[in-house]
Amino acid sequence: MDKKEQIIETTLQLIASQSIQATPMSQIAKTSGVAIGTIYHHFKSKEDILKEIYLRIKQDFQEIIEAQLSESKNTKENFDSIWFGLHAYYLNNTLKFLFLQQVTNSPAIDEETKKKGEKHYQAVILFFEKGIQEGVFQFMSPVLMAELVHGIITTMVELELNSKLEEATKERESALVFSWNAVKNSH
Amino acid sequence: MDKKEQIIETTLQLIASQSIQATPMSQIAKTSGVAIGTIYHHFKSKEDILKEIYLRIKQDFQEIIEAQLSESKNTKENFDSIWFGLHAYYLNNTLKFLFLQQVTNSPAIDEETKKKGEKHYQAVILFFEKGIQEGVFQFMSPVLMAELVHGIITTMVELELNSKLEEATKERESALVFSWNAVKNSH
Amino acid sequence: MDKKEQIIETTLQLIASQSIQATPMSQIAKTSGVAIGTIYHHFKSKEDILKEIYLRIKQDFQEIIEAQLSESKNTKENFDSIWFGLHAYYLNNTLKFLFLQQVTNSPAIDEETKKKGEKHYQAVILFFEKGIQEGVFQFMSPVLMAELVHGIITTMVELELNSKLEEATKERESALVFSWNAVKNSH
Amino acid sequence: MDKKEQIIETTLQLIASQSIQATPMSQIAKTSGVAIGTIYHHFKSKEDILKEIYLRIKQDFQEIIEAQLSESKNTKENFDSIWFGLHAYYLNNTLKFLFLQQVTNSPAIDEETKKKGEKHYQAVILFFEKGIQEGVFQFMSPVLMAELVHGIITTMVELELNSKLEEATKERESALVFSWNAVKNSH
DNA sequence: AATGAATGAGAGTTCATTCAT
DNA sequence: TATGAATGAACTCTCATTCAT
Repeated sequence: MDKKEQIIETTLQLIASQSIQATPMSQIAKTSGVAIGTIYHHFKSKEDILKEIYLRIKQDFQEIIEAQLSESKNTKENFDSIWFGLHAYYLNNTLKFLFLQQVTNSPAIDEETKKKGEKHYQAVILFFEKGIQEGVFQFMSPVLMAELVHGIITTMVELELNSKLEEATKERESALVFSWNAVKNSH
Repeated sequence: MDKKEQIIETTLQLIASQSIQATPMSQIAKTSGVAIGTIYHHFKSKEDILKEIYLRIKQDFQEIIEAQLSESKNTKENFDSIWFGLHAYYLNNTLKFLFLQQVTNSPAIDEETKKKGEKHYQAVILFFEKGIQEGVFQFMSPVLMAELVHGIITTMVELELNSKLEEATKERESALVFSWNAVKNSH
Repeated sequence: MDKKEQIIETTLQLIASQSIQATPMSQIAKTSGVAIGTIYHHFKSKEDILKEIYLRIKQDFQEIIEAQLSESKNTKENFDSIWFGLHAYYLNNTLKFLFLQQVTNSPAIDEETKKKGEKHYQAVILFFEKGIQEGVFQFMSPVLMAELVHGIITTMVELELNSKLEEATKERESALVFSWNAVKNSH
Repeated sequence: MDKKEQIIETTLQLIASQSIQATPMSQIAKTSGVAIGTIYHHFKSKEDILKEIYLRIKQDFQEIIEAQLSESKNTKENFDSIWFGLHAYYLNNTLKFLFLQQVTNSPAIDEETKKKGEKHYQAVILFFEKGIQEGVFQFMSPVLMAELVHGIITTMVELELNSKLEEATKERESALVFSWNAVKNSH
C-alpha cells in the first residue's frame, strides 16, 4: 500500500481506539512502519491528517446518500434507504464512526474544514426539503430535520456499539419507526 | 466565593471557550487568582476537576427532571415539561452545555465517572418506561427512547447556539412536535 | 547563585564559545544544572534569554561610558577614556564581546530589542555631538561618528583576540591615534 | 542560466533576506526551480554553497582593488579609489554585503575557507604596507590598518542601508575624510 | 544530469505535577 | 490553607542528507 494511505489508515485506527491526544505522531509513524519525516512529507501537520480523514468520511457520506436515493422510490422508501444505508455504514465502519464522534465537537478540525464537509450534506437536505414541500414531512427547517434524523441514527449506533441494547435488530426497527413518525406529516 | 468554587467556575469557563487541551492548569490558576499549588490542594488532578464539574451537571440534570415531573400532569404534559426544562437548562447554561459536548465523547472522563453520572438518568428512564407500559409511548427500549429524545434536544440546542436556525422559537415548537410524534404510540 | 542568573551565565558561555545554533536548550539546562522546565519558568523562550543578555551588555556599555565621562576632563581626555574604557571592557569580557559579535548582525535579536539597546548609546552620541559643535571634532553626523569609532575599537579587539597582531599593546596606541586623527577637526 | 548558477543566485537572495538558519535546502530547491537532489549533485552540502558564495565575493573584492589601484595615481588618489570602489561595490551588491555580514562572524564558514578568502586581501595590505613605508601613512600594522579602513567602509554601508543617515552623499564624503585623516601620517 | 520520496536525530516548547516553605 | 519555583517526560515539527530511479 501507498505510504500516504498507510499513514491515513493507521491514524484512523489509533485515534478511533485511543483518542487524538493519546495518539502522538511518533506512534503513528512507528505503527505505520514509516519515519516521522515521511509523515511530514505527505502532511503539513497532525491536524492535516485529521482533516483529510474527516473530509473522506464526509465524502463517503455523500456517496451513500446518493447511492440510496432513487427517483423510482417514493419518499418513505427513500427515507428508509437513507436511514439503513447510513446506519449500516457507521456500524460497518466503526473506526470512522468513532473518529467522527471524537472530532465532531472538538476544535481538532477547524471551522473551514467543517464548512467544506457540510457541502456533502446537500443531497440529504434537498431530500428533506422536497419531502417538506410535498407535505409528506412535517413543516420544519430542513437542516434541522436532517440533523435530528442524523442524530437519531448516530445515537442508535452509539448504543449498539456500547452494547446497551439487548436486541439490537429489533430496536433498530423501532428506531426507524421512531424516526419516521417524527418526520412524517400527521395532519 | 471560596477558592475551590472559584477554581471550578474558572475551569468551566475556560474549557467551554477553548477546549480541554487548550486549558493548562497554569491558566486555570492564573485566571482563578490562585496558585497552582492551591488547585492541587483542592483537587487530586486535572481530571479530578473535570469529574467534579461533570457530576455536578448530571446532578443538575436530575434535579430539573424531578422538578418538572409531577403526578398531577398527564404523560404528554410531563413530556413537554421535561423537554422544555432540559432545553432551557442547556440554553441558559451554555458553558455547561459546551463542557458536556466536549467531554461526552472523549476519554477525558473515565468510564467509572460516566457510570456514576448515569444514575441521575433513572428518573427519566422510569418516566419513559412507565409511558411505554401504559401504551402512551411506542414499544421500545426505554433507555434508547430516553437517549433519542435527549439527542434531539441536544441537537436543537447545538443548532441554536451556532445560529443555524432562522426562527429558533418556531423551530423549537417543531422540534417538540417532532419528538412527541416520535415517541407516542400511533396505533 | 540564583538559578536565573545561573542560566544567563551558562548561556553566555556556551553561545560565546560555540554559536547560538550550536547551543540547544537541553545543553543550557544540563550545563546550568537545571531542568529544561526551569529555564522556561524564568524565560519565555530561547530568544528571551538572548534578549536579556543583549540588553545587559548594552547597559554595561552605558555604565562604562558614564563612568569615564567627566566634566573635569577635556574632550581629548574624555575621548581617550571612553576608547580605553570600552576597549578594556570588551577585552576583559570576552564572552560578552563574542556574544555581541554573533548577535549584532543576525535576526537572533529582534528589531524592537535592538532599538531598546540603542537607548544606551545616548551618552556617547551626546559626547560626539558636543565635540562637533565645539569644533573639536570634524563636522559629521554624530551617530555615524560614534558608530565609526565603535567599529574601530571592535575591529581592534577582534584582531587582538584572534592574535593577528604581534605587539598588541603598541598597536593599541596606534589604533587610538588612528581614531583620534579620524575624529578631530584638522582645520 | 545553468542550474548551478541558479542555485547560487537563489541561495544568495534567500540568505540575504532571511538569514542562513531560516533558509532550508528545501526552500532553495523550490525557489531555484530545481530538485533537492540536484542541489546535492552540484554541491557537497549546504555549507559548500555558502563557501562558494563566500569565496566568489572575496574574489570580487580582489578584482575591485586591482581595478582601482594604479601606478599612475598617487597614494591619496589610490586610497580614494579603493575607498569609493569598495563602498560602491557593497552598496550596489546589497545581497552580497548582507550575506557577508551574516557569515563573517559566524561559524557558518569554516576557518580554512576564511583563510582562503584572506588571500584576496594581499593587494590592499601591500598597498597599505607601501604607504606606511613611504611615510605617507601612519606607522602601524598594515593588516590592522586595512581592517580598520575596511571596517569604516562597512559601517558606512550598514548605516546607509538602514537609512540611519539623513544625507548619505554628504556623510560619505565625511567618512572618507574621516578615513584619510585616520590613516595619513600627520608628522 | 536530475529527481523527490524517505529518513530520523534533534530542535524548541509545554504542562501536569511535586514539594519545600 | 496557600504558595510558586522546580521538574522532566513527552510532544510536534524541522531539515540536512541519502538513494533508488
